[in-house]
Amino acid sequence: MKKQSTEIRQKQIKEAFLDIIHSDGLKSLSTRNLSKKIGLSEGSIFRHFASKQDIILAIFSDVDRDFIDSLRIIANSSESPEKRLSKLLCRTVTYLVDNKGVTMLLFSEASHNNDTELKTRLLHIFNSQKKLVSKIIHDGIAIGTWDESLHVDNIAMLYMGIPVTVNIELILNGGQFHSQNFCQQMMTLLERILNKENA
Amino acid sequence: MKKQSTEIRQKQIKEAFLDIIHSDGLKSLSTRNLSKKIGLSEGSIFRHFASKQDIILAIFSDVDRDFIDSLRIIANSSESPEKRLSKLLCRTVTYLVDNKGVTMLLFSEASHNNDTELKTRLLHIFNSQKKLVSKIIHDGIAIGTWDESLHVDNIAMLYMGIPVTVNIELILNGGQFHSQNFCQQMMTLLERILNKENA
DNA sequence: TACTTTTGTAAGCAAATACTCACACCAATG
DNA sequence: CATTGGTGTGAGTATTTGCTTACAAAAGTA
Repeated sequence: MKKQSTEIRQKQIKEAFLDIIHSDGLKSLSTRNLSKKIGLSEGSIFRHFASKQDIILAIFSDVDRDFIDSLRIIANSSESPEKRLSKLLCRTVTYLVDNKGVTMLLFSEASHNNDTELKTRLLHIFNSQKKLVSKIIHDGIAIGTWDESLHVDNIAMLYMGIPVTVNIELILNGGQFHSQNFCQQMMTLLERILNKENA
Repeated sequence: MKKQSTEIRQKQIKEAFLDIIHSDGLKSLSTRNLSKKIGLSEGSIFRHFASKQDIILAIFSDVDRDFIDSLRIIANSSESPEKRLSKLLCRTVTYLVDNKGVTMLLFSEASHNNDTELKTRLLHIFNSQKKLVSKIIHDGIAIGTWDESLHVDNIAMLYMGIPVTVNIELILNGGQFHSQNFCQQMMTLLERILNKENA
């Protein structure tokens, strides 16, 4: 096998890692299989990552950078709160479908190994989303479109159930998810909660 | 070790199984540890269960019988739809807290092993709940308390996010969940969606 | 009592796992 | 050119895993 820089190899390893999760499930996720998939020796993998857990942590960082950052941009844009919340939800659903259950499977890995570091990282990703939702709702209340008597935390919690449920459906239905207009429909329900006139 | 009937041993094994999940996490869930916990030899465990997976399946059956059946009784009672939906939700949250993340951890096990049988059983438990929720909502629409223009499936989906999110909080926060009035508060939000006057 | 059945055990198996190591190669640098 | 340092490899390690098996002993039954 031709030599490559650590940077390139790390990228390949992370990609193969997610590929295996998607196609064969977590149980096939051994360093043996990983090396086979890439066509690299097992020893080489440990040249570019100190441990298997390090690979997972690197993927978490990617999720943080790619996904959470894109949500942050939406949440902080100058559009109306309704628009922002809707976009946030749709972006989340799209991401989950495009990255077929990866977050949930990593979640599964985290609870399987009862790993504190992994759990902390997951909690961070989870809470980051919740905070962005809360922010948008607060904005909507501040400008008077949404009901000020609402408990924002509760709605954020209810909101978080949506992506999580999408994840579960994805896993249990083997990656299938029929989501035409799904996020719009959920948004309609959320607005029934948020809108002022609905006492 | 004194001899005991298979019935008693199976019960002990299932209990120890859940104990280990709760106290040490899934990674410690080996037949070796299981036998140590009970004080029985490892060979004995395989005398009472054909395989490790059989233990998990037996626990699923227990959940089905104890938990889902109790939900079914609530859903089919003669109380008002509001009351039934509220009780259903509260019962679910209570069960999840009392059985600290067990369903989710079994879920983790199912997706970890990519096991079709386990996934099917989980899907069944998941869908059973969804159906009961749908039934109650349909009843509420039929008697005129709730808005007939609602897409029942969507609300059932939104509802399912609540217990699932509770599970996640339980796992990520190490079994802590501050749920005073939690289910009532969620119920308040759901009613804002369901009630007729909220166009 | 004599038998059969059920339950218990210790030892051990084959397979898989994450990870290491001694060594080979290659490219860049002095 | 010689040196150095990063990259690749195959064989090997120790450990863990789910599960089996040969046999002992207790419990049930005649």
